[in-house]
Parts: sequence; structure tokens; C-alpha cells
Amino acid sequence: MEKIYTIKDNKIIITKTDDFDIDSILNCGQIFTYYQTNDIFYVLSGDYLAVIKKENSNYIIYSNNTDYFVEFFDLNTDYSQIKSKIKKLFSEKNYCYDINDILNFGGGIRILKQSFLETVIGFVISANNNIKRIINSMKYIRENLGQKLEFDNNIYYSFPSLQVLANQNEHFFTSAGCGYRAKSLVKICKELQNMDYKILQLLSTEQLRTKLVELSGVGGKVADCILLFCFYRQDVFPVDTWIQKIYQDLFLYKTDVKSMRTKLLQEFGNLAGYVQQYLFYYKRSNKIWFCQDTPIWQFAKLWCVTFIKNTPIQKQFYVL
DNA sequence: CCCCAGGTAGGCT
DNA sequence: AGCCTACATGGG
Repeated sequence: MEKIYTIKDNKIIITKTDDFDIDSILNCGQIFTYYQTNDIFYVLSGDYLAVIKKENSNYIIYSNNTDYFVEFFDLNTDYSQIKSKIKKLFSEKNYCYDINDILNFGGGIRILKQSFLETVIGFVISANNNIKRIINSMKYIRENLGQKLEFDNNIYYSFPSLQVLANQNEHFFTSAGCGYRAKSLVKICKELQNMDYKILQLLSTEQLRTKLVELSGVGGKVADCILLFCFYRQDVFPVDTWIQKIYQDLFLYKTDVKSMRTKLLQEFGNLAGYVQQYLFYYKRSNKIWFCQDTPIWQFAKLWCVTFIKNTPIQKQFYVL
């Protein structure tokens, strides 16, 4: 395997940018704690900050904990190999998606290894919510409960400890813009106090999923996100509204979420997690104009229906 | 003013 | 067990 990075003076230098695109990594919906000014990206995780700049076709990652971010950005995994496996898998099927186009667009995505607490809170807030609002809520939580820290002249706030979070009432989370999820958040912080990340890590994916679903505000989809973005389990396929649309594109029929998950898992096996991210990012970019549920598709459908309605011969067969 | 957003919980049959 | 719906809140 070709190493994609080197470490020099506490900086991580990413030299192979086919497999690392910071914009895709952050905007593919797996993380809610980052921001961007001009061409500089700031990524927050727990107590640490990473500042990422592009210099001479390399990425430079400055951080107060480089080892942490090597793990966080999953830099020791060979994504080229993963992508060629996915290409091979797609070439054996006849989906209407072009895998080369998908990987051309989002091939720089990496699955992050995020902190347990932050991932759980973030994805509980994510339920029936939009990404911008989730980001704002997470920011509010940091800025009101976290510690004020500084790195390289950048002021930022750490993510609060579980103990601090568990002391908050419903009103705090409502102020954070969490809406009706505030109740679940108060509950889950207390429930998390009886859980040990180190022990959870040892469980099988199915066992761990069962445990996570027992938490307040965590259903199947959120559990799958936690399994993927925190526990780095690849044998999960979070099914959200976007994946449901993708499912129809791929298999040409609708079914319930549980069946979709089962089918997608057997379709993609231990590549499921990666495939899910590449597909999600691609679909959400609105690059797929020819498949179902896109504006062009709906326009075409409307036009066809109108045409049939207005055709005299067809009129007698038309049943509302 | 409408609709939607990385769904979930609780009450219903 | 499986379906149905309310749920806050800001942005388009």
C-alpha cells in the first residue's frame, strides 16, 4: 500500500489527494462539527482542533494532536483498494448509476472515526432535521458548555464532557435549537452515564446495534450512523430519506426501510459503509438528473400524464 | 404561506 | 408485530 501522508514538525502532509478531499469528507453528512473560512477548513473533535489548508496540491493538517487526527481521518486505510473493489462490484450489476462518475465526484471521501459522545448527540439531533441546523445546534452546545481553548491563534471550544451534558435540562437543548429532540437528549445523557465505550467496542455489530437502539432518540438509522462514523463498522447501511430514493433508482421498486437495509447489506457486504457514503454524497449533490424523484423526472411524469389525459383516444381508458 | 430536513416514539389496529 | 402520526424549528 502506498502511504498517503507524512508527518513533519507536528504537521500531517497529505500527498495523495485522490483519496483525500477535505471538502467531500466534511460535506458528506458524517460530521457536524466543522467550519470553513476562505480556503481553510477547521475540524473540531472532542478537545482537539485540526486546521487544514491546501498548499501546492498537498493538504497540510495543523493540529494540537496529530496522532489523533491520523486515526480520525483513517489515514492508514487504503481507499484506492476499497474503491477498486467497489468498482468491480458495480461492474457485475446493472444499476443506472455510473460508478466512475460517483467516484469521480466523491472519491476523496474518508469515513471518519469520531468520538462516541459527539457522534451520539449529533445524530440524535439529526432526526428529521437538516444539516445546517444540526451544525448550529452542535456549535451552540460547544460554545455554551465547552472549554474555551486556543491553537495557533484560533479560538475554539471543546465538546463538553458527559458529566456537564447530563446536568443540563430540557430548556438548554431547546435553546440550542434542538426542538422536540430536547427531551430525548436530556434522557440519553443520563443513559450514557451507564455505558462504557471500551466495553461497547468489543461487541459484535448486531449486539452493539441492539444496545444503541435502546437509547432515547436512537432508532435503527441513527444507530447505524453511530456504528459507521464512530465504531467504524463497515457492515451497516444507514437508510435515510436519500438512500430510500437511491434504492428506487437501483432496484426499481419501493419497500419498507427494514427490507431496504437487509437488501443493501447483502448487496454490498463489508463494503456497505463506504458505498453508502459515496452514494449518499453523490445523490445529495443533485448530479443525478435522470433518475426518479428528481425535478426532471417529475416534470417528465407530469408531462406524460397531461399528454395522456388530453389524448381523446386515451381519455376513455383514463381512470383517476 | 407552503414544504422540507441524514427519523423516532408512542399509540393505534 | 406492523402501520400512522405528531413532533420543534429555521431555511427555501
